[in-house]
Amino acid sequence: MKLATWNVNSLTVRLPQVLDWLMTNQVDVLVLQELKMTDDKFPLQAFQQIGYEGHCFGQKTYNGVALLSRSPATEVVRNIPGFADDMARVISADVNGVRVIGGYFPNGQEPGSDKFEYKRNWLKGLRNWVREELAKNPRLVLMGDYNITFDDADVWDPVGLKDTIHCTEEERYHLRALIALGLNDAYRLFPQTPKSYSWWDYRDFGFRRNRGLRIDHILISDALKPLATSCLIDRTPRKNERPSDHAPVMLELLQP
DNA sequence: ATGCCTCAGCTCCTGAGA
Repeated sequence: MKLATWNVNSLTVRLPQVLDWLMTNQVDVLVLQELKMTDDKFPLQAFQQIGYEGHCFGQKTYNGVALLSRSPATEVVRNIPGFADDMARVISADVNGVRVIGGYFPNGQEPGSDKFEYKRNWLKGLRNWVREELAKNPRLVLMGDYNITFDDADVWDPVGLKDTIHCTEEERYHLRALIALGLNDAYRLFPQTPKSYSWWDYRDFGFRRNRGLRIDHILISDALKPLATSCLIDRTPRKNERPSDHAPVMLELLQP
């Protein structure tokens, strides 16, 4: 079973690349972030034509998430139950006996800002809900654009970016608190090339210079950990002519 | 401190992203 996450930065612009990537990689589940479109614009038919069903939780201009799968997705839930949120950031479903949660975590803009306060509250709300979900569904995957680095290994310039957004101790605390619920950073379960990132700034040739951050993550529950066989970041789509600033992250699991 | 780049939209500038 292959699962993946990708922040596409506008599904309108990136649809041809997403279809191409799905046909090449044949993943069973793909969660998307930053659709930047309302539900009525979601290109469901295009996904159906290549063998996927899709569930969308969209919003005008900003945010927006979706879950695509080859097998039926059931028990589809939008947003975080118990956490009131105006923004479309989370979609979850059961697929092949796995509870899959796709999330677009708040950016936070800058420590001390209103948006950082929102990020803090959102992370707490997410954690409280994921704790309950894990109790009900031991086989759980939480993946998406976390907008948080785990540590310096996830940052191209840890000195220059110390304590800046995505790299603050407080954000990293929230990430570790998710791990403490019984989740594992799938990427680090396997040997990886040093300086591997999932996002590169569009500006200043960020990708060409490999000036990036690893902020897109796949967390898997303790029950799934022994079933994981690989986890990788696919940089190929970042080389496209009009790429998203994020690359997809992919996990392979033995079918539970 | 800002621009650098990209995208959406009440579009020829602005806000937001990260």
